[in-house]
Amino acid sequence: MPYKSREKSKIIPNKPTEDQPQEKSKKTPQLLRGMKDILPEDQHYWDFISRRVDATAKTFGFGRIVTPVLEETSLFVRSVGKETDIIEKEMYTLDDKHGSSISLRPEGTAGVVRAYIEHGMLNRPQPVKMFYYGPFFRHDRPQAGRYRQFHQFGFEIIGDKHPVLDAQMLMMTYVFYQEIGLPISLQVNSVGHPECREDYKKVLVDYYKKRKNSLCEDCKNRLQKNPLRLLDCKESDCQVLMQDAPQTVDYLCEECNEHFVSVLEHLDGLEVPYVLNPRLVRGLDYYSNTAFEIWPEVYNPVEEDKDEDEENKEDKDGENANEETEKNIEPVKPSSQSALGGGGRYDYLVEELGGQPAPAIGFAGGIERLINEIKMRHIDIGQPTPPDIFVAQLGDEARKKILKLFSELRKSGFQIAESFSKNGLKPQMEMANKLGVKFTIILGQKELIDGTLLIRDMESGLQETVDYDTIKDELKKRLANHGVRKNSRSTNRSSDNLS
RNA sequence: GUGGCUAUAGCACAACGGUUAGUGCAUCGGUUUGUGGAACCGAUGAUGAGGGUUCGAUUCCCUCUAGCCACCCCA
Repeated sequence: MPYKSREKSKIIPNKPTEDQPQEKSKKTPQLLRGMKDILPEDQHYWDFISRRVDATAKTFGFGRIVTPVLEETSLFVRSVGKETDIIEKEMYTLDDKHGSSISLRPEGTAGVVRAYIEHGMLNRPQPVKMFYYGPFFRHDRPQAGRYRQFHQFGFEIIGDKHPVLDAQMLMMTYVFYQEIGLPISLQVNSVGHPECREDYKKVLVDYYKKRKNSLCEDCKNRLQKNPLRLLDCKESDCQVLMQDAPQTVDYLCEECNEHFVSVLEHLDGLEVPYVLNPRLVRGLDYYSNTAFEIWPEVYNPVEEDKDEDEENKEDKDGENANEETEKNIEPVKPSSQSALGGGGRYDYLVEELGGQPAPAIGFAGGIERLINEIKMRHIDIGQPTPPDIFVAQLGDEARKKILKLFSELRKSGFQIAESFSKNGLKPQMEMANKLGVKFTIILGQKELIDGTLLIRDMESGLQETVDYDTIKDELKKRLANHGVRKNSRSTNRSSDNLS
């Protein structure tokens, strides 16, 4: 990163041409469009999500599966659907060295289903419950909450079509967001099995054809290409038409209808709140019957906590008050990308991909979007804990010895920070302070000779000489005390704030 | 893929058609060769790339690239 080319050089054109051989470019390499680095300081969000996914999956008895990022192109064409935008224009597709077409996965279900078939999972107790998280790729134009490499997690239940499984999947999804503390709404619909859907499509197209003139340009296209999408157009004229448009649920066959009713009954029994959304359709071809999405509740930062203690302000609470008001005023843009995730049944996909028929249901959620929401709403995900202690040294001899101490303490399970390459004590203390460690151990000439160490309590600034050999016990004792003190302190503090 | 806005140091911002492109934070060093959360002093570091107009462009124009926003689509 520190490297910077002074030379100004021509940008290599995007399309590699023959007359542009592998001339060395002096241009500093750059992130590919739509890609994003996840830096150390953001890592705790990602850790948090993966912990939550793991925990939720575990309590529902799901096993993790990791499938490759690269698959045969045909896997996605056959599952996601030839006609979809994802396949038509958004896949990263390339020829491997033998000329077969391979693609970066644009979504997760296809790979899981492929694995289900390939490993004969139909011989396991059914249904098989699996979850995943990882990177996915779509060559779309980047935008808020939309990247070309993005991350999703997902849950899949393959091998049974009982409506209780739909309900379980919905509950699991709901619970996942609930336990994070994110207010969401669960939007539910049924699109029926393929025949119902075809019937419905016909009726829908008929309906719109008669009113074609008042449709927007996009919708005229959709009428041809993807009629179900007519239902979520944002144009006001189209929205008016939508009001009276036929609804999927009215065109379900008896079986699909029963299934859907049963799912909803189970949901009611579970007391999982949901919103029946007859206009909800999903973009991928393989969905059938139950379809659902997770929408974040509209975020309204202004409403948060408006205290009316204007008068107090002048007197005592200079800093605290400022901090708080700052937080509330901080401008937060609501995300325009509405869905945090979505899912549904895919009863015909396993068969479509050449396996024995096996009905299934799944969900996939976007991690970047979820993290956005978490940040926007200041949801508590726990703070990354600083290291316990810092070891500081003065002089070359001390440096040698401190390295050994570091290694011993590390083995004993302490979390230690250091800054071995620094010389003065001051920069080391600064570092210790910035990191927020509780204690700093100092080893200089004097201590080297005496066989002692200095322990400095970073909060109080008090320091004490201790015998080198007793350091581990000393630290253990002090860290234990510190924990207790800190806890009692922090409860005091919070009550102070409340009053 | 379509449209709109934008591009100055690691970050946040400033400036001007004209000498050396400023400030804050951060980083590094010093005031103190053994002490952090304070102060002071100093240093490193930038006009996204290419072309054009001009005596002179970071500023004006074009192209490219990237970012943001909306559409499309979706997570």
